[in-house]
Amino acid sequence: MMHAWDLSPRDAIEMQRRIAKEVVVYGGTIHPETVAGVDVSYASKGRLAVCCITVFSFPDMDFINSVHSIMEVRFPYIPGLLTFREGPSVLDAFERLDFIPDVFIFDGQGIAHPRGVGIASHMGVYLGIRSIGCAKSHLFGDYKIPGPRKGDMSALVHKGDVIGTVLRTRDNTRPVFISPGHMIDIIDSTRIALECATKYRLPEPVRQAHIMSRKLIEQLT
DNA sequence: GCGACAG
DNA sequence: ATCTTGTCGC
Repeated sequence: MMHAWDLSPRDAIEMQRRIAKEVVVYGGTIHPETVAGVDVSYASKGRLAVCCITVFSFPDMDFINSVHSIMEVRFPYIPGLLTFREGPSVLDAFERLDFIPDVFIFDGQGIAHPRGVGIASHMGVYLGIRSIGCAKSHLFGDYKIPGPRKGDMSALVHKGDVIGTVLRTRDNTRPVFISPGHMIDIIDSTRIALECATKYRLPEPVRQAHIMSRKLIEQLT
């Protein structure tokens, strides 16, 4: 499901409507042996994008390896169109993996998006990989504040449909917004994200991807 | 028109 | 996201 990335915002939205039809949110318990975390950081006043993908064993959560890419940014940040800004760098890093992890956790939304295609869903379809969206803040959907303890959660809803969960991954810490990316359901997305959040707010693969991309930037000069 | 708005 | 020091709290 390859397509051009240098599109106008209008065409990008049109492309999302097309990708949305390919997203699969299916049931079935997933038992991954490897979980990847994807994150993109910026440098040079936002002109360079550094994407890092980390791979961990599951459920042990032992670090296996990581890959990264550094490239110029050529699309602005527009709420709802994040994929067109970060997608290219994610693809570049993805090509450097020596094996494909069983599931990828992205730093952003999955189907909890205005058109049902946040970066996790979009890249899931584009690359044909299983994915989960784990955003640090809200973008789309209604919800009630979940309890204060790790594991507490509430449904993310849109017009009567549950599109994800607002999950507390750590005691007394802001919750994260989980939604299926591709080829996974809400239950498994939530369970896996929670199991990956061993000690901190973010699932370890994503947390490490963020730390590593930031580290690459500072050592970039 | 007003408010919201992933990273 | 990024620009930035110290500081309150578990």
